[in-house]
Amino acid sequence: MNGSAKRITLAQVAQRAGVSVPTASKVLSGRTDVADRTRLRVQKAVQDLGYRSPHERRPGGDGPALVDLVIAGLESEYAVEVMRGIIDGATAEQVEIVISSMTPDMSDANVEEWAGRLRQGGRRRLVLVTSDMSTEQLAVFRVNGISVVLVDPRSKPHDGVPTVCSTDWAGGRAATAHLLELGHRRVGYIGGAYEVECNRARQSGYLAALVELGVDFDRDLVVTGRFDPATGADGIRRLLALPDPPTAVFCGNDAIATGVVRQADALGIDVPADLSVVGFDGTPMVENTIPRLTSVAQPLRQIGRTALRTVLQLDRGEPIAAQHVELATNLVVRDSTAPPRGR
Amino acid sequence: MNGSAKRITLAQVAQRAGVSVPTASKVLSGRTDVADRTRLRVQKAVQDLGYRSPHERRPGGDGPALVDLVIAGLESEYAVEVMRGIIDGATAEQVEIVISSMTPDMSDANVEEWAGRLRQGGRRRLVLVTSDMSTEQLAVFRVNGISVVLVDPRSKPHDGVPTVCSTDWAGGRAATAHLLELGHRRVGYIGGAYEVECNRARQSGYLAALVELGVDFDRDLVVTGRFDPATGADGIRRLLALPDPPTAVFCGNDAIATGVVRQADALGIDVPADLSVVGFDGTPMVENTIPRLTSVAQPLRQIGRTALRTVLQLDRGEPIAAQHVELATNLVVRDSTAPPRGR
DNA sequence: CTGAAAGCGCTTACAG
DNA sequence: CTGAAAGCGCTTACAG
Repeated sequence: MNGSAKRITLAQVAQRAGVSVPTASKVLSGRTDVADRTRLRVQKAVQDLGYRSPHERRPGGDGPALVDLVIAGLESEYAVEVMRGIIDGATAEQVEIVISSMTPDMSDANVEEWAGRLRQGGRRRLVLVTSDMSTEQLAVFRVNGISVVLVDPRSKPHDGVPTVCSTDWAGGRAATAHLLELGHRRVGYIGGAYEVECNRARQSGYLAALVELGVDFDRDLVVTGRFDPATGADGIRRLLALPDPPTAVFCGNDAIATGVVRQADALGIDVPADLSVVGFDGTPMVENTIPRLTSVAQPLRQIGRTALRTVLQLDRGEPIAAQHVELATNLVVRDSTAPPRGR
Repeated sequence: MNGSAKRITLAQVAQRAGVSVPTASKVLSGRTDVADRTRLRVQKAVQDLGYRSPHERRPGGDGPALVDLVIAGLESEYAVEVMRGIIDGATAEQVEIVISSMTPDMSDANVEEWAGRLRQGGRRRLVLVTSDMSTEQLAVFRVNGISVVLVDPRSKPHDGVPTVCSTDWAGGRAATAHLLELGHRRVGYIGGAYEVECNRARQSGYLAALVELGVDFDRDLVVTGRFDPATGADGIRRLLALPDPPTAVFCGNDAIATGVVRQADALGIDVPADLSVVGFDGTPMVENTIPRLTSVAQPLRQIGRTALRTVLQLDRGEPIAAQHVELATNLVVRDSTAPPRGR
């Protein structure tokens, strides 16, 4: 922030873009009667020169900046933990957070209008949590000079948009290895939809651990559904009905694991004596189950803080460490895992 | 939002104050070469006409308004649920939420500076959740023309600042009456600090139910501490060590109740067969305990939505329904309550 | 779709 | 300390 660097005027932008001041003004105010080529030239000039409209210049020599945060599914503890990390980071970085719940109708037109509105309001920093945006939609923000960082464990990374997530594969492997090392040989997996990126990684980590420790993979021991307790309850019922049922299950998230624990209780099956259960996420609920749940903790707050720091770096034109950051997970052993009976 | 009400210009302010435009400009930009009498006249005209400088006006012909939200203790599920309600409301009302975590050092000087910053940024609507602000600090916002609504179950209402909360007394009475109607005669209360307003109300509801149903109050059956699981665990150990221990407890919140349930499990006491437990709040954790917790649900989301609506009404100068709104609680019976053994 | 011209709201520089 | 005059940065209305 070299505060007193001579203020850039619209006239300078117009000159650089090779257009008149009124035309530049039209682009800035988001009017539509401008040729696409012209609009792009002006937008580039705005970026190059770092122009900010009078409204974007905050009085009192730059007040606290705003960072927009859009969270889909603020219902989940996952999203709330990431949000807490972002808010912690905002306090540390002296910025403020504008939070919106994801509106369900994120059509291309809406995204376009929204991006325009953000730019108009001088809001050029955006963190999207589990947004399921298309690459085209993300490009709209770039065109509007808005820096975007994704926290989206559900989707593959997009080119040119930094993402922050956790080491899902390594976490899945660690969870499964823990069960195998306890002596389990029949270990099930109950997860979310296979197509969801983080589920795929966790499931692949499960497989890798089996292979590494020389345990045969049995496709019957894998159930996928959604990341909710019902999937856990249904899944464990199915697995326990097998001729050779598992003595342990690794669950794709904590919600599934709580469903498993509750269903086991209903069936009179003791956890961990008869069945070991490992969850994933390390959300606060793991402390509320009986027994408390062994789980792979994601560094959710750190993910939030990192996403915030990254979007600020992008916005200031600073180099960022990596396009795709994976923060380390951590297996926390609690009371829901034990050696199999008879060992 | 009578949005298009003609924008007030500095010329109008100058005219009303009986000075020239340049002089009015000087006052607004805080320059000192203006007579005190003149300055006061201009400031009065600014207030009377509701003038806002270009910086204070938000671009885009009033774009979505911002509402500031400050939450102390975003750790708690309580705060998160209220926040969800506020965000739902913001979506419905087409406003956006700027969220800050309560900084611990809310000294008078900081509040003063903060209020000034909000006004400068054109942010004139504030919802404070469990803020513990003093009446003097709240007055600072009023002086700065900022509308404030409190969601603060911990403190007594302040004069002239609308508050939204729930019917804590009625909820405490309903919880206790439920236990008495099941046939319990030794019913304990484990709560937070007595001085905390909502605890006081819940505890008073407990007492009222005992009196109404003709059950003697025994001061030994009441334990107060903090709203956390440790208080529940310690409390139930103390109560069960009494010569004539309770067969049921009403807990001041769900966190205390989970501590009770876990401690009972550790002591080999069956809930609900040996001990009935009722919580308060109805946060999602009540579904994760085994057994699931009977609890008095607070309408937390509705509290959030109502607080948001109220601050918008205040800001628009519309009449509000009541200074102090209490929204109804609702006893939800789950699996942690049953008639006492032997009935 | 573009830009010369007019205009708006505010600030600055300066004469009194 | 005040305000007429000049000026700045931007937007609006409109001719081409």
